[in-house]
Formats: sequence, structure tokens, C-alpha cells
Amino acid sequence: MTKALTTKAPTTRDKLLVAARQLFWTRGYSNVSVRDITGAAGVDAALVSRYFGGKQGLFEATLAEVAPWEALAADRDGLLAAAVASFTHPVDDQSEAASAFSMLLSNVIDPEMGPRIQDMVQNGMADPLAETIGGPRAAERAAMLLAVLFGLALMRKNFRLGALKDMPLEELRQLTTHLAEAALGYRG
Amino acid sequence: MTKALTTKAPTTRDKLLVAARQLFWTRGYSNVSVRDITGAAGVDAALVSRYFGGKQGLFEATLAEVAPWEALAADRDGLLAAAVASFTHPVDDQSEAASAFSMLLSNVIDPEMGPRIQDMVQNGMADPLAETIGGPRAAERAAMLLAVLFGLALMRKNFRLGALKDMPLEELRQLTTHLAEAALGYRG
DNA sequence: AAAAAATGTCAACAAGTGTTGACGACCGTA
DNA sequence: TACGGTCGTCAACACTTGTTGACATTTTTT
Repeated sequence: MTKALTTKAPTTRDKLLVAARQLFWTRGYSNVSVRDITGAAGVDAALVSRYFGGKQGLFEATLAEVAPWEALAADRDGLLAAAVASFTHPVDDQSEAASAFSMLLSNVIDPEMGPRIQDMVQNGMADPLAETIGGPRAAERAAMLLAVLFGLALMRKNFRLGALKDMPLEELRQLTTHLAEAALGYRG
Repeated sequence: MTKALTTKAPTTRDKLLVAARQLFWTRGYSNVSVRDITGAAGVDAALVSRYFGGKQGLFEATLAEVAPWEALAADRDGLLAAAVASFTHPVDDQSEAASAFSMLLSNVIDPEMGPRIQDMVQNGMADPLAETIGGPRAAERAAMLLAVLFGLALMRKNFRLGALKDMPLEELRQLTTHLAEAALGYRG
């Protein structure tokens, strides 16, 4: 008999995945040790190698969990609103989307995982985004939009600029939309 | 007699500072080991503790070298041009300004040095920038401008988005100016 | 019940971390 | 010539890193 439908006690593999994602996605790959993860998960350090083949495999497993950027499901008209919405969460939001973006920021700096993250953003965000935008200079405008979104997230969550970090969400969306419109409205 | 005016052979202390800055400012504090630095400087690893009291002291010494943001010397009219100029270098530029900004990016993620960097940007860039901008919502507009500048630098140098990384500098400045104007022109 | 597979525990490893102290070489001054 | 101070070299330290293998335990299958 397989897994029941009700929520069961989490397996060791799942405990590791949960703890690994929480730590990797906030502190970055190199700044998290295997013992940090296994300590948080309450399991033995040797089990990382057993279940995932090692630290790197565990990180890859957390990457496999990242869902495609929801804004890409929107059409050209709804794109701006969807993009802005997906980037404006409360600062301490732990949701999938919020964590995923901060994960990209925390790991693109990493000497080991940087190239891996670059590919994810280029192929999974910038390229499809340019396709949705269409028209002349689509790639440039897509890059500008991402710059605006990531830049604001960076200033708010990582640099913790006073003006942004305590701003009401409604005003933040307004301000983000203003910059995003400028990005999409760019004409060489 | 003190140091002569002509360029002399660099002292060990200077060799360490040069190597440390190059490595710390590109890879981030935690991703650089003392032996990485001393190896690059061609010096024994023990001398870091002797001259700077330890790895942390050496990092602080490199921070002391960072010059104030030159754009802040401009008045309100020249601000935009100066800000854009200070952020648009060739991707592989090794100049003081270019390295300083990539250093802020690489180390704000770091669990140990993050808060230190946050202070530098808040007090050394955001606050004085808001003062220069003046008027209503000066702090918000300053934050937006920094978000645009850092966001574009991030997309270009760290995420290495195809559309930006090979773009001619002239076009990059044009595009950066467009977004920067939008940031400064924001009215609640 | 017996065999086989999966699962967890523990100690240890080689390599790398930052840091320290002993030692000798050098160089200025008394 | 002696002395004192700075400088660089070397070995070692205590600690953390990721990973491995031996062993015991539990679960599943035959």
C-alpha cells in the first residue's frame, strides 16, 4: 500500500528538503553547511549523501522545486500587473514566490552556483518574458523590467533601505508599477 | 625618513590590501579564504593576523578604502547624469567605482558582513542622495534611483543577461537614463 | 520464518578554515 | 660590537567542512 491521502509524518527526505530550501534560499549555497541543514532537520549529517548524493545534489533537488514564474502565464496586457504582483510581498513573506526570488539573488553571487542561476533567469525568465512582450527591443525591455523588479527587491529585502522596507504594500505596488511601465515603454 | 615620493616597491601590507580588495570585492567575504589572499599576494598566511589582526580586520581595511559616491558631489541638476555615468562601466572594468558597486552587491548577501554593508548604503548613498534630490518623497525617489542603478548592474554583471551584457555603452547609458528619469520623476 | 532491502547511528577520514607562537634574519641605533 | 625592534618563515593548533564505511535496526519481500 502506498501513501495515504491524509498528511502523514514527513519522511527524512522531506525534512531535509524543507530545511535545505529554507537555508539555501536565504543564505546562499556556500554559506550553508550540511550540518546546518541536518541540524535544523533533526537528522544525521550522513543522510544527505545517502539520499541526495551530497550537498550539491541536495541543492539541485531544491532547485527542481522552483515553479515557473507565474507572470509568464499572463498575456501581453496583463503582464505588467502580474509581474508587479509577483514581486511585491511583505518583507518577511515565506511563500514560494517570495523565497524563489530571494533565492536567485542569494545564489547568483555564489562562485559555485552562479552560472547555474544565470541560466535559470536567462532561460526561465528573460527569454520567455521577451517573447511575451514582443515588438522591437523586446529583449532589452525584458531585461529592464527584470532590473527594476530585482532592483527594488534587492533594495527592500537585502539592503533594507529605510524608505522601502516599511512602506505599505499598496504604495510599493504603485511605485513598482511606475518603474515597470517605464521599462516596458522604452523606445530606443 | 618616510616614504619617498616616487613609486617604490609595494610593502607587504599593501600587497595584502590589493589582493584582499580584488578578491573580497568580487567573490564576497565568506567566499574568500585568508590563504586565497596571501597566495595571490605571494605572502605568508600568518601576516594577515600580524598586520590587520585577522581576516575581519583586513576586510575592514579594504572597506576604509572605498571612496564616497562621486555622484553625490553633483548638484540637483547634474545628479542624474553623474549617477548614470558612475554606474555604466564596461562589464570587466576593474576601476575603483566599478569594483565598489560590485563589492556592495557581493557582500550584502553575506551573513557576517551584510549589516555592515546595509549601513554603508543607507548612510553613504541613500540618505545623502535623498538630501540632494529634495522635495516631496525624496527618500522614496532616492531608493527608486538606487534600485534602478543596482538592478541594471545586477542584471548585467551578475545575472549576465544576454540583452545587456554585450550592449554598447552608449545605448546602455541611454537606457539607464530612461529608467533613472522615471525614478526621479515619480510623484506619489 | 528467512532473506533482502531500506533506514538510521556512529566514528572517522582528508582537506580546508583562521590563528598563534617559536625561531631566525635583517636593520637601524646606541 | 652589541642591542632592540621589525619583518618574514615555518610548523602546528583547534575547528569546521563534506563525505565515507561499518554496524545495528527496522521494514519489506520471498
